[in-house]
Amino acid sequence: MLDERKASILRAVVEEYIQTAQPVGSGHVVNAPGISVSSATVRNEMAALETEGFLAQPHTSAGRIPTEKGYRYFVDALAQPSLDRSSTLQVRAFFDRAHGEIEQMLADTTRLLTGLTDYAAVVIGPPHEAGKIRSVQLVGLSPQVVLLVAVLGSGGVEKRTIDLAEDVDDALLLRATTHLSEQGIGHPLAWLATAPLSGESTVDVVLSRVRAVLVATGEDDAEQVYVNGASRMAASFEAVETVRSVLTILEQQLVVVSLLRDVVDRGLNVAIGSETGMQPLADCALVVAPYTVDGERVGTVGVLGPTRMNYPQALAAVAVVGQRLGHRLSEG
Amino acid sequence: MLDERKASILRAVVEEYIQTAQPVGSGHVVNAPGISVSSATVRNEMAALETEGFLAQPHTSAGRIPTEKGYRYFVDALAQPSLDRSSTLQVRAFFDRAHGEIEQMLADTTRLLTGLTDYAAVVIGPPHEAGKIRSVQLVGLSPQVVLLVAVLGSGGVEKRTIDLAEDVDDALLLRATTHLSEQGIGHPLAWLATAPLSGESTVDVVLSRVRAVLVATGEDDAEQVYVNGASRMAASFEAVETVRSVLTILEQQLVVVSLLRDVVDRGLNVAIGSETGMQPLADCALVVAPYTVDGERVGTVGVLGPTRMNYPQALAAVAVVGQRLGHRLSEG
DNA sequence: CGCTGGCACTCGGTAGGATCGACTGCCAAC
DNA sequence: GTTGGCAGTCGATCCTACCGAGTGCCAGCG
Repeated sequence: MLDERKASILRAVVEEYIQTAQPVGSGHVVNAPGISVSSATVRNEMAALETEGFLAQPHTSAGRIPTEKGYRYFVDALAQPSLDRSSTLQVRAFFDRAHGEIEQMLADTTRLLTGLTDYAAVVIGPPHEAGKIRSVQLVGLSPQVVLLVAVLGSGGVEKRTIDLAEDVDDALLLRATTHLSEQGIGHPLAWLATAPLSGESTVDVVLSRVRAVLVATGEDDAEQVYVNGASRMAASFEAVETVRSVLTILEQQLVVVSLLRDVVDRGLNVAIGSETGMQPLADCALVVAPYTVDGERVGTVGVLGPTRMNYPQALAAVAVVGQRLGHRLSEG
Repeated sequence: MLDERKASILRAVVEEYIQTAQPVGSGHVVNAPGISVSSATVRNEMAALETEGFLAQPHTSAGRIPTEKGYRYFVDALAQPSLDRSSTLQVRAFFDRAHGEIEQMLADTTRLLTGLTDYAAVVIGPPHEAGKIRSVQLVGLSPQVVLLVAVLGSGGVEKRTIDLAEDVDDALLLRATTHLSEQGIGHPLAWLATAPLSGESTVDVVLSRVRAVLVATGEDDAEQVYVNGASRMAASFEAVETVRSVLTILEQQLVVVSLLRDVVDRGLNVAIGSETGMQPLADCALVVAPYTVDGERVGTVGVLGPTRMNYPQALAAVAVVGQRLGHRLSEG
């Protein structure tokens, strides 16, 4: 789409703009490696790049800054992910010593990504629902309140508080638990909402309440989101108003989830500015990578930064972290 | 400490400054209710208040703004908590329909506080450890990995992943579970770390691993923190640098916990600027209230805003939310 | 024909200067 | 003790001039 010289000039503009946040003039471009023509020629080419929509001028007689289209071309054709040695080691070290609960690990993963890229990081955890039940149990908390506790294959634990109209005793709970275990083990949690009743009336009173609660809460917390590094994000922008609106997005977990899912579903690994589909993120870019457990996409990692983000670094960091995270989770 | 007229003037300055964020001149103070002297008299009094350290001038020939000492006096002697009708109803409605898991409820409580005050809200949940075990179970995830799941009296669920050196079968896990149940039920989780072994060697291999993991993770996640409304906080400041440093604090859960604990321990319900003990919070004020379950202080709610926050509103909101939350949790 | 050096031009950013207005502190009078 | 009046201070605002980075265009060169 662009001849080699134009591409080199575009690359030079993007790379310098990413570093300095200042409009880039022809004089700077000629100092970039790979450019061996005069500034006048660069000016002509930059004017052409502007009419083609890759660059823009904040005002006449200023340098050029990349447009979304310019960033897009840079990401698609010019940027090759690269991670410096120390970051690579940092990732390796992290996953080598990663242990413990999955929730903790995912939260720590956002910290890792934040540390690697200096942008806000997002990790979406595997949906608990999808896991097969390993164990299910009803525990009485008070005479009329019981807790449904289900251990899923992924190591996650789901719980639901069940309020009952009448007192139940431990013997009854045990029978209900036994029934739920027989029916539910090996199935996803949601399946219990439609599993057959036992036929024993006192037990079925409890079971039908369990069903009702599962139906009511089934969709709610399907996925868990971990966000970190909002302060880094704040450092990337100068307008406090921009920071505020981006924070508003990051605080809404459901929005974050659908945002990432949307980007991944479109087959993108980078969404630039308006490509995110969210007006408050007009000045942001999102780099994402799904991760797989046993060959199945179960979650997403990503970083959110300014459109003028260090794409090679962010792409590499997100890719390698996603990959390692998937491996780590696959081995159980 | 201050005569009535000085106090009225201080109140007028604080109240107007909270609203406008602009230095307040004597001309404005005379328009405040309760002031029936001329601006010249007010000027004299304000000069006195300045030498006494309650007010400060950003520069000669500007109005006065409150110092930390000024805010402190306002909070201690002049502000009486007040919550408008609609907020009161909002709180009532929230706790009337609050239900479900405690985690969800605490998270929603931060949203409530954010909505009431327009500042960032923090809720610290009851420490899980303190709860007595209602049920404890070992669930096999893979041949060498088992999950310890404990249901606590508060309705919380604690889990620990236990990696074993050798394969275990369900029968062994069942025996270990039985032993843990016999020993542990009615005690806090930490107690299991020192509970007697069974004397049966194969079981004790598992139990000693359980002990080890409990010892290792015992202190970690003693309390859960919920933070919300960082975007509101961002709206309160104009310097992006301030926003960034406050965000950095809010992101560090441990710091937030110790901050709140420290304030509560000092017997304060408001910490203004440097009273927080954290340099990045020099422009912030923190309003907190502990909440009690069955007469025991188990957690804290609070809001974090600028030093020029609406103290009467924030004090009232935090107090009533803390109280209602305690009630709600007490009834189980 | 493409590239280059040169040149006139544009325009944001900065510095200096004048003005404005919201204050203050002080003082003499009540 | 309180008040009106007055001179003085100083940030904020506006204007102007100027500088410099950068552009578009053009004539000339290989």
